[in-house]
Amino acid sequence: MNVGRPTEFDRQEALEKSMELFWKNGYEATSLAALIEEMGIGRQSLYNAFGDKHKLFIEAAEHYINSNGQHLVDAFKAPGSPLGNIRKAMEQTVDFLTSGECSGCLVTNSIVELAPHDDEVRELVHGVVNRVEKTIKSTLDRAVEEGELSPDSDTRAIARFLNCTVHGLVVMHKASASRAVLKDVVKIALTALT
Amino acid sequence: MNVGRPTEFDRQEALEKSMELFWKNGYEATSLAALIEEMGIGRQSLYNAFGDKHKLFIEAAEHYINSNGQHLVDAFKAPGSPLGNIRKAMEQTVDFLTSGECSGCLVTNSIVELAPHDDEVRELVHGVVNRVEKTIKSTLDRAVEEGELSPDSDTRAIARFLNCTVHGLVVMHKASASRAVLKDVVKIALTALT
DNA sequence: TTTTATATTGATCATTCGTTCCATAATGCA
DNA sequence: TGCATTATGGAACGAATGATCAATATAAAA
Repeated sequence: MNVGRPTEFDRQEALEKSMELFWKNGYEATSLAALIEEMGIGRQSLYNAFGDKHKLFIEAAEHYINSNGQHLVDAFKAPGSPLGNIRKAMEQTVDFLTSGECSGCLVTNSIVELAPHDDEVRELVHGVVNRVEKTIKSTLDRAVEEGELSPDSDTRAIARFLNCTVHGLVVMHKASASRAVLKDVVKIALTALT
Repeated sequence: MNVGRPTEFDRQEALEKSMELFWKNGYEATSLAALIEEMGIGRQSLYNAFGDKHKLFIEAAEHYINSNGQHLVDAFKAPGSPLGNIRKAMEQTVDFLTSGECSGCLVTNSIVELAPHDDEVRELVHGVVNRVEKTIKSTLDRAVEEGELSPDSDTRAIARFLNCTVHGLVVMHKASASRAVLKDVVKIALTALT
């Protein structure tokens, strides 16, 4: 087995590059020419390794979810004060958005650009949204258990709310909102945790 | 004056149709062919009347802001209880999103798809975001004056927060969030008004 | 060494993109 | 009735799109 000419490029590295491109420019605005340029591989190699543009995008999005997206989940699930984790996670989101040349969130971008008319993407991002909601809810439930939150809190609703706030922050940032604006948003959002 | 062959189509009607198309599909995914089809005018007539695709989009976006966007502003500025207005405006947003075949919000969509690399669009939507923030803030300030809100409330921060929540709601809806989810979000968001 | 299988390279595909040219039609003005 | 001006409809533009073909190169297996 393992017969045939060996692949010359690093598949994971190429996937990463494509992810950055889709992240920055969106799906439609990212051309095949730009992809092979940035990924540093030949046209045919791209098709051999990833199928086609859409399949590559799905894989790039999944990679994004498993890397960048995981950081958010980890922040919520960290040991220590549940409410402290939530505060940190929200502040981390602001840092993530305002530091460096990040262009929002690939998931949020994909929701807006593709989800309404792309079944595969919709299913993918819907799953992410649900998983994040559950993650936040479990943290909130722990907060209730540990007495940081009132026992009659609607933790599911609060989880949905915080999830929504994160997406809102991404949009605000893309609309040229300053770091001060985003911090204001987080400050008020956290007052809902009572 | 008024010399030359008269225009055969209704300019405003055509603009409206283009707005719906951009609203539903986004800028890149809306082709000239689809536009002239939906607008019911000839190719050349489109260029005569609107310049080019990008100019048409800007005009369509401005029209959206002056029609659909105005409804939100009106809801905040209505007479009566300021806090009541805010609650109604948020609930109206949920209704707007979940009723009919609406595809989110053209402003939110444009922020995500175009604002990062389209100066003209960025300026346009940034202005909208700022205006909405000021509108909400003035309503909140009135709430403080009328004793509905604590005098030491950070009304600007709350305004930014509510603005952010609206955009978040749009994204959530596009990610197939149910009406129940959106209502949960609003319910919690309104608890920040204390 | 021959065979088989995979990767790379470059040319090329048909389609679609946004846009423009051109001939014609329809109006107001002189 | 010309004349100037604008609108319309159709053809066509070059460029870019995503995708594929065919030829060559490089490896393991027989």
